[in-house]
Order: sequence, then structure tokens, then C-alpha cells
Amino acid sequence: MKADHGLDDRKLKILQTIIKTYLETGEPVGSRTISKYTDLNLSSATIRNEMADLEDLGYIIQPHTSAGRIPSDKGYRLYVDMLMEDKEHEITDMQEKMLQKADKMEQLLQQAARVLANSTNYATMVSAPTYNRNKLKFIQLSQVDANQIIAVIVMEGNIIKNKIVTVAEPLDNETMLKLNMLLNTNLNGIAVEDINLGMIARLKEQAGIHSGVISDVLDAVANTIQLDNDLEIYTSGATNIFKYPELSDKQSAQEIISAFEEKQQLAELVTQTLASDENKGIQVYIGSETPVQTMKDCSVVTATYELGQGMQGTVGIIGPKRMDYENVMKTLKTLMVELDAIFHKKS
Amino acid sequence: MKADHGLDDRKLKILQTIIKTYLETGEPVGSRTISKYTDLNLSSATIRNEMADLEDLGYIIQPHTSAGRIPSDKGYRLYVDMLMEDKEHEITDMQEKMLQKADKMEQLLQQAARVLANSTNYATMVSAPTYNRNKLKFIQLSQVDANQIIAVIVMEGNIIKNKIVTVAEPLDNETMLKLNMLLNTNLNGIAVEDINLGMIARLKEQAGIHSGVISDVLDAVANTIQLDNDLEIYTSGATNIFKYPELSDKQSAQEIISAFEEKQQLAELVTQTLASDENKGIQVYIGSETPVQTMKDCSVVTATYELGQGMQGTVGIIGPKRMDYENVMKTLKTLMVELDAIFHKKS
DNA sequence: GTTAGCACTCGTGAGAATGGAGTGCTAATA
DNA sequence: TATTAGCACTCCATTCTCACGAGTGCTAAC
Repeated sequence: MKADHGLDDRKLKILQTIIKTYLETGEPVGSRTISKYTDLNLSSATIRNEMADLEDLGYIIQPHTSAGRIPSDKGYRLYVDMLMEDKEHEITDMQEKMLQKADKMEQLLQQAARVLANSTNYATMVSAPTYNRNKLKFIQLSQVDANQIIAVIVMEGNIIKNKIVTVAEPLDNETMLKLNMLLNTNLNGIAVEDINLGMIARLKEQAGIHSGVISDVLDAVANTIQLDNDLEIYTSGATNIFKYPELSDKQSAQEIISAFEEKQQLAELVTQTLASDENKGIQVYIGSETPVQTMKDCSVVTATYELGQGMQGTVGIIGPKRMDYENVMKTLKTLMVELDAIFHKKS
Repeated sequence: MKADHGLDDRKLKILQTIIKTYLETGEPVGSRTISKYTDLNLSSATIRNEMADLEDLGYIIQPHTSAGRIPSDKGYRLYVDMLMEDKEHEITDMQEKMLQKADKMEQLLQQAARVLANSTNYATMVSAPTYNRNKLKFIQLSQVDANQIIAVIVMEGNIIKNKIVTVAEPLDNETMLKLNMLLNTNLNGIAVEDINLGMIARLKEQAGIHSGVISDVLDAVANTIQLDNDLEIYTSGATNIFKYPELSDKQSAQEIISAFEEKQQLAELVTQTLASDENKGIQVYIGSETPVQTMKDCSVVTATYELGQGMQGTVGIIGPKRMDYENVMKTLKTLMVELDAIFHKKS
């Protein structure tokens, strides 16, 4: 991070105090408050001078003449990068809650979102892992009834997909067996992205008169994977934003909550986060830094979790710019550890 | 419905006008407005007298002295039961939109919710069908790897469930075949609710040394069905409530939107609706009539759709009490027809 | 470099004034 | 007897004013 902020220690301390106080109260901070509640032993007048400087430098903003100062995006940024103190934070019941109903992936993720929303009081989202170059582990066709066969596809990480394929006439047992053999021997261990036309052609050739079925099944596989491109996202606590007056006027509230309901924008956020590989840890978007326009008045904190096998997903927290960053980041870190533990126990 | 309202035609007409006008404007309706915009040719004074009567009878309410009147719950009820005129309504693009991405059940339902929200401007929900006494159609166990087997369960209506079962040691091909035979011959056509201990005991006996697996699988089946008790619900347009001032103060908005996010309460609504078998068509809950306390200031209109095989789900619209009931009910009816068509084409 | 002091600004909240929509009642009318 | 015109009254919503207080910037003194 940049350290060329050109601020002396006193200015830093004042800035830090302003931000901390504002994080707590949500009200502009005046010079007198600072003079009283720091150990700098400076009069309010001196503080005022310093504050004027800080404003010139763009770290704080005066909402109007004769109001105190509030942090600017730039101020928050400096705070997050440098001024924040690590905070020990207990998330005791998180573990319990998580483990309770954690027997299905989707429930686990939903639960994670809930826990996070509860313990931070912000809006949260958890994206299901994306199957980047995930390999096929097992394919099976079975005759369900006269003209429907079901294709069961299992991928690494035990991701299961099903697809019902309608066929003109039932296939006999032997053919079925042959097709299954064919599919498994040829496709096992192959990443979906690597299934190309040549491969398909070869399979069809070997399938002989049943090439139609093969083609249908392969289509189904491709399709099934494709469909998950609109990745699933679990959310919780969207209504937490009502707790923060600066976000809860009708206009903002509607926009933000809409984003949480329709999820399209959250998906973009996830995509962006996963794409920016410069920092695989925790990312903080303050105000206009966020990739999603709707949240230009919010701060967004995201973290990426990994499942091995190239599968990764994103956890995000959305709240006001005066977010309790320390707490949020600490909580996120803890959650990541939890998730990791659970995933690796299960796989 | 009760027809013992003891109102003469003129009172009915006045009440109807009040409600209609209020539905449009959301503002209390005064006597002068009515006198002008009906063909009754009565002066405002006469109307006032009638309105006083209507108020005594409980059909309308005066928010405060010197304000116009607004309908009471009782007034709305009468309106919905008797005064409403059928309205022809086009939902042209509904069909298109529906059919677009309708290849998976969940997407279809989500899409239905969206369409409904778009064309009504209210908040909507669609519950996935519940599998009441749904029968098993097909079960298959397959070895995925050394100590995991996958159980694929297909039920009538092509509802597919999967469960990974971990086993101590791999089963050989022959055993697998035998188990599959065993399961299918014994369970096909049986409703899940009918699988009892005796049946399980018999299966275990026949499975011999692999009774452990059978028991695991059966557990899985039961579990899988069970899990769907927290039925899935798709929502859309929750933020539409911001369009109605009477619902969009922070308090109400937060409560309603929370209900839509957490879905717990919607689930109750669905359960209640499905349980009240007196009226399988469209149901209207006005204000305090609703089973869910959160929505005591709303109106809720629900409809039940059927998939045959005893599977049914619920579609619901939640909006202000001054809802455009005619439009909503018409739209709901159309949607039901659509859904029916699509379902029966697919199955 | 720091501070005390002071005039000044501006948002906030509490009344007060105003206007208008709508009512209920009474007495006159058909 | 049902309807209507007229009128006094009520109450909400809007606007305006005003005083308050928090906070500032500047200047002069330390």
C-alpha cells in the first residue's frame, strides 16, 4: 500500500480519532470533541488548524460550514490500510451454529451468511463455489422409464448434477452398460472445459447407432455446467441497512435491497472479486471504489474462500462506509478458517 | 360468501366508488369527489349522510375528523366478494418470458415470480411444489469411488434427489446389482410416507451382510424428503412495497422485506394456504385476516397450483390493502393457466 | 507553535400562522 | 320525507420565523 501520505504523527492521530469517533456515532466530529478525548493535550483551536489541513489534503470533509468533519473515502482508505488496530474478537457461537445444519453445501453457505449478518449487523452474501476447471469423476445413465433416461454427473468435490434426457425408444440393458462404460472411460478426470468437438465426435463414432443419445448427454453435461454460470448467491441481513440512517432513505434502501434480492449485481461483485487476483485475501472497497455502482455509498468487504480443486467462492459484507472495519475483517478471517475446516473435513 | 350486508344499491355504489378511488389515489376520499364523479346526481351533503351511515356500519373509516374516508378491512372484503368487476387484462409478454428460460423447475418458478412482480408492481412469492405422498419411481446406487456411493432417487414428476453415502469398504459389482434390484422391486411405486419399519426390516434381512448400506440408503431417502420440509420459496419485487407510502416507513418496510428475505414467514403462509382446503382457487387475505402477523397492514392474494400426483404449490402476491384486486386476480388466473400448460407439456 | 476569544454560519427543532379540504348540522326546499 | 344549500368548525399539512447550539475561521495575544 502507498505510504506517501505526507502526514505527520499528530495529523494521523487526529485523523484516526475522527474516523473512530465517526464510526461509532455516525455524526460529524468537531474539534472540541477531539481535543477532549485524545491524550494530545491540544486546544480545540489547534485541532481546528490541523483539521483544516486534513481537509485540504482530502482526508476529511465538512458536510457544511459550521459542522464537524466526516471522513472522506480517501480518509477511510488510509484508515483501513494503516491506522486500524487489530482487534481480538470472539465468535464463539459461530462454530456451533455453523455445524448445526451443515450437512448440505447450500445450507452451509446460507447459514454462513446468516451468522455473518447476525454478528456484524451488516448485509452479507456468500457465493457458491465456482467450478473452475473442475473435473468429471463419474457419469451414469439409467433408464427411468420407457423413454426417459437420467444422466447423473458427479464432479470432483462431489458436486452432483442430474439431467433427464428423453429418448425415442428405450435402450436395452446391454446398450446401457456399454454407453456407461464408454462415457466413463473416456471422460473421467477430464475438465468440462476440455471436452471438445473432436472428443465428442470420437465418442459418437464409438457409440454407433446410439450416437444421438451420447450427443444428448454431452449436451446435457455442457448445459448443466453452463447453467451454473449464473452462480448461486446466498444473502442475509439485507434489512440491516435500515440500521444506518445514511443508507436508509427510500431511494438508497430500495436500490441496495433490490440488488440483494435480484442478485445480479452481487454476482458481478463476486466475479470482479474473483478476477482481481492481486489480493487473494480480504478486499475492501470503500464508497466509489466498489465495482457495483449501486453501492457507491457503502463499503464492501469481500473475502475469497477455496475448496481446493480450483473451486473458490466469495463472502461479502456490505454496510455503510462508517463500517466497523476491524470487527468485520476479524470476523471474516475467522469465518474463513471455519469454512476451511469444515470443507476439508467433509471432502 | 355472506350477502347479508344490509346495504341498498345506492350505498353499495357509493362504497364501490370510495374504494375504487382510494385504490387509485391512496388518499382519503371526500364527499365532494364522489358527488362529482358518479352518475348518481346527488349533492355532497347527501353523500355525506350516506357516508356517515357506511361508517356506522363499519365499511369505511375516517382517519381523523375533517378527512375523507378510506375503506376498512370489512369494506375491502365486501368489495372483493361482491363489488369487483371482472377486468380483461393482457399479459402478452408473460408467456414469452416464461418460456424463455423455463428448462429447469426452479428457474421456471423464479421466473414466474419475476413476471408476476413486474406486471403487478407488488411483492410476489412462488413456492416450490410440495411432494405430498409422492411415489418413488426409481432408485439407483452407484459406486463413485472407493468408499463413496451415490444414491439417486427419482420420484413421480421427475423430482430427483441425490445423496452421497460413505461406506467402510467398496462393494463389488455383483452386490451393487443385487442391492439395486432389491431396492427397486421393493420400493417402486411406494409413497415415501408409507415406508415403515417393517418394510425396512424386511429389506435389511434380504440385504444380508449389506444391511448397513440399505439402512444408510433408506435413511438418506427419508432424510432427503424430510429436508424439503423447509420448502423452497422464490420471491421477487419485495422492494415494490416502497412504491406504497403506507407500507414504506422504515418499520413496516424492514419487517416486510425481512419476511421476504428470511422466507420463514412466507413458508408459514404457504402452509396455511395449502391447508385451508375449503377454497382451492384464489384466496384473498385482507389486513388482519392474513395468517402472518407481519403482513397485517397488507393484503395477500394467493393461488394454488397443481402438478397432478398430489403435488401442489402456492403463488402469492403481497401488497398494500389498496391493492388492485381485479388486476391481481386476473393476472393470477392467467399465470395459473400458463403454469398448468407448461407443467403438463413437460411431464 | 499554541491558544483564547469572538464573530459568524448553518442546520435543527419548536412554535405560530395560514390555507384548504372535508365534515356535521341545521334549516330550507321539492 | 328525502334532498340540498349553507355555514361553522375541525384538523392536517405546509410554510415561515425564530432562537438555539454546535462548530468554524480568523485574529491577536502568549
